[in-house]
Amino acid sequence: MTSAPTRDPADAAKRARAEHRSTQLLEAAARLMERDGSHAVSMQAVAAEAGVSVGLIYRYFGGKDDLLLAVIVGVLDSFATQVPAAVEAAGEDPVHRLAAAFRSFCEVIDERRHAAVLTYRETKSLDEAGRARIMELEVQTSEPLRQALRDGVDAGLFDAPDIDLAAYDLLLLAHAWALKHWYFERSQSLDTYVQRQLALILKAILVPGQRKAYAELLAH
Amino acid sequence: MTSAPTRDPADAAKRARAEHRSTQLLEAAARLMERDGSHAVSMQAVAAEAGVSVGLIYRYFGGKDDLLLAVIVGVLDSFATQVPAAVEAAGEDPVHRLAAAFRSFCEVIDERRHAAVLTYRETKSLDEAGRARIMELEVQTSEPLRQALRDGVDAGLFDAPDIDLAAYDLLLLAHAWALKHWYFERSQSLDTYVQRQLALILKAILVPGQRKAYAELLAH
Amino acid sequence: MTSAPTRDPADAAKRARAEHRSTQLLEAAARLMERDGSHAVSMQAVAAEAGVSVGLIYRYFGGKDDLLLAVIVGVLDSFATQVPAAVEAAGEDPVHRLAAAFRSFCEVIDERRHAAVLTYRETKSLDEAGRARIMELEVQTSEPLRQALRDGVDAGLFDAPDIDLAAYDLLLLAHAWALKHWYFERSQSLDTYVQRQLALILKAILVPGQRKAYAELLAH
Amino acid sequence: MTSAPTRDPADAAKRARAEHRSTQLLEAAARLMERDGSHAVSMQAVAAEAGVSVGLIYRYFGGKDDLLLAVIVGVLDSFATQVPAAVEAAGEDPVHRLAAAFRSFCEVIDERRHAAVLTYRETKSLDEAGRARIMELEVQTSEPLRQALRDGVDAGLFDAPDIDLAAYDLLLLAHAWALKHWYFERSQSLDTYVQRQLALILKAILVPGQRKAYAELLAH
DNA sequence: CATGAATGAGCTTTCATTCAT
DNA sequence: CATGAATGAAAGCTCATTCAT
Repeated sequence: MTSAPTRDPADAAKRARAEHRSTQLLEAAARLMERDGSHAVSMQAVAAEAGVSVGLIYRYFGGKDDLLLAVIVGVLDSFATQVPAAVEAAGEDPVHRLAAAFRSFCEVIDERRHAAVLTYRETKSLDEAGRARIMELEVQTSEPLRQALRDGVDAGLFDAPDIDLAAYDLLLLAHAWALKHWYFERSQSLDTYVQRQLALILKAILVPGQRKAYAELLAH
Repeated sequence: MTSAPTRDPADAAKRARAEHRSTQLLEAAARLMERDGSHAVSMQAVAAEAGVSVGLIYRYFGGKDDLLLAVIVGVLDSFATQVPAAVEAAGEDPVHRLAAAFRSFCEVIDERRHAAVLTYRETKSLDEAGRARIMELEVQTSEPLRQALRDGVDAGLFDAPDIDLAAYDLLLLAHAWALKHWYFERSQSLDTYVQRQLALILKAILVPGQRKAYAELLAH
Repeated sequence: MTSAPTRDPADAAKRARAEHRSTQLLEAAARLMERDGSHAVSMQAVAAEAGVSVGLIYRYFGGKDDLLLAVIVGVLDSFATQVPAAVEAAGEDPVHRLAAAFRSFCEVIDERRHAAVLTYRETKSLDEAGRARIMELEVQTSEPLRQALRDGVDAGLFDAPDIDLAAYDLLLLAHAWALKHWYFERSQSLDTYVQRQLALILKAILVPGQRKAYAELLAH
Repeated sequence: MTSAPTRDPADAAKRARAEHRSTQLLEAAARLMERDGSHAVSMQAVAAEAGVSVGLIYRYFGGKDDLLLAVIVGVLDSFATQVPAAVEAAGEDPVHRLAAAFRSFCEVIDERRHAAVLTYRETKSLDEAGRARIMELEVQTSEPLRQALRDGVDAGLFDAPDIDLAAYDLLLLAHAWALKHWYFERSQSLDTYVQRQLALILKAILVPGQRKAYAELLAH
């Protein structure tokens, strides 16, 4: 904003340091907020966790709200980055791509279960603009699922009258692994969870003639 | 201590007034907490909303935590009361009972959309005992769905390898109408939502031979 | 004040009941205040302890300050009543009367150790008038000691240049059994305490020629 | 963590400022608590008296209890520092050392009469650990008296069968100048008080053969 | 007489934010 | 850039006192 993005090496170094600081603060904040909830985390506590002074946080973030927003955005961003890669690795087949997307989603969420819950718990504390940002990001996040569904329908593999609904259902079921982990962990591992949810949804949307071809995904 | 509690009319009147006060406070608290989140609601604000003094709240509830727990329990209780009635009215057929249970769930949630979100947002603020209570209530809440699924499997109508999973999925999709209302309201009404989600799940669990018999539920 | 002290039996009964109530409240208050300190005791707690309603306390006492004053006065009164009786039973000899007075004081205090400490702890909470009342009562309380000392001096048994000082010292040493009980209880029983303190003071005030006559009181 | 704490001049300056703040707060709190009793003093009042904000008190003290404990400990510490110095200045003779110790005690107490009463009034408000700390300090405080008595006994000057008792009696009589000041101030100055109490106790414990040698201390 | 629901001022404590260094 | 001492508004909660019943 203030200076042109020059090739000044000092400038680059400065930016790198700033980036590093920002990450450091964000990680500290995320760690605490996931564990205790944003309201129970003080700026003093974030500073202590990050090993810096309180004042420094205000050089990088506008305030507590801003920090919370950045934490949530960071979480969603990391989700949005990891899933597409897994989809690409799954080949061309839409069914396998859908399966890969869902599995990847669940795995990413499993890795940061508390972070996933954070988005549900804390979004209310944001202002209207922040909430809008989060919603938009969430929709983006579900895009790989939606795309795979669209491809499957186009290829005559899926009979899904409402693609958006099905995509969001899958997103929700992935979130549910975090949201209702206390319930599901009683009876199943992540792997079983993914397999069974996939089987359920595929039975619902695979055109009958394709069931045999994807039998291994429908098995339970 | 002094007399049989059920016979003394003055005692009964007192209990009735206390009950009324309790409800009044609970409703005021629920109203504010649903709107702003429990952390953003002060006891002063609850008192003002209920038209009483702060001190009075502490005659009826142990403190803010206790009040929040009571609000959430109240919400879940009202869910647990309304759904079974709808199921009974749906007749004997497990498929129709399942459909009625899900529809009723969604309707109840639609009526108190913000209250439904409370569970997701605020449970973290409770102590361990409170959280356990909420979880137990939520599982109870899903019992009508689970029962209908069990009956359907026993009657040879459903092919659902994991009944608990399917029941919880339905519970989640009902909750989703509140959780993701900002998304779904773009494209559909409650009625369409219920119909489409039901169609999706039924396609997944109905044994192939029964599809024709329940065509109207699978239509979209 | 308002009605002449008639012989109306209904009036007498009323007074008796009032007296009883007052004692009941005072005892409840004393019990709690001695244990927890007057600031930590609420009127609600006193009411509960006495088994009556809060409102009733205000029929018998002007408020919390008044109640506290009454409690302390009650304690001092009970001290002031019990000691003189013990002195009378000790015969005519001033030395034995002094010994009896001190011993009695210590015994009375031992019975209500916490009550004795109360006067030191809580007098500050009283208003000026209350404090003056307490001080006056305390001086009255020490009168038996002072009188015995005077008699002893008149009889040529004591060489005590400042009778008031000696009397107050004895009073203080009796109080000390309560005030510093945590210290004295390590090394001695009440009986030893009384004996040793008496021996100490008597050695200080007995005229040398009388030492042999009271050897048993000076022994240790 | 970052550097040797004793070498960094900035660190030293910081510590000095912190020390100053701490003293400032302690003095303000002591002033108010001595006057009104700790319960009647609010943290707001302490802050106002010290000319700082409420929040700052909590940087230096854990809370109100901690502050009260610090105030009392401060008082006892100042007693424990001043008395031994006076004893040293009194020479080698145990009788004179005892007299100096008692006199010094009374003088120190006279200077901070209200502070001395604090221990009796407010110790109840402390937790178990705090009370234990105070008791230990009080016993330490009386050590100079006890030592002089021991020395006197060893030198054949005193006939004191229970040294601990005599030492604590002297401590109590010093405290009494504060506790019962309203009584003693009627008839005597601090100097007379000290002289008379000393004469009394010395008559009680000096072996008869030494009375002439210390006649000036026994005079009245 | 007796009750106890109701009040609300006032308490202790926390913490987002600022700013002199 | 970075610090952290200082602020003070606002929170949850208590309890002496009142008064309609």
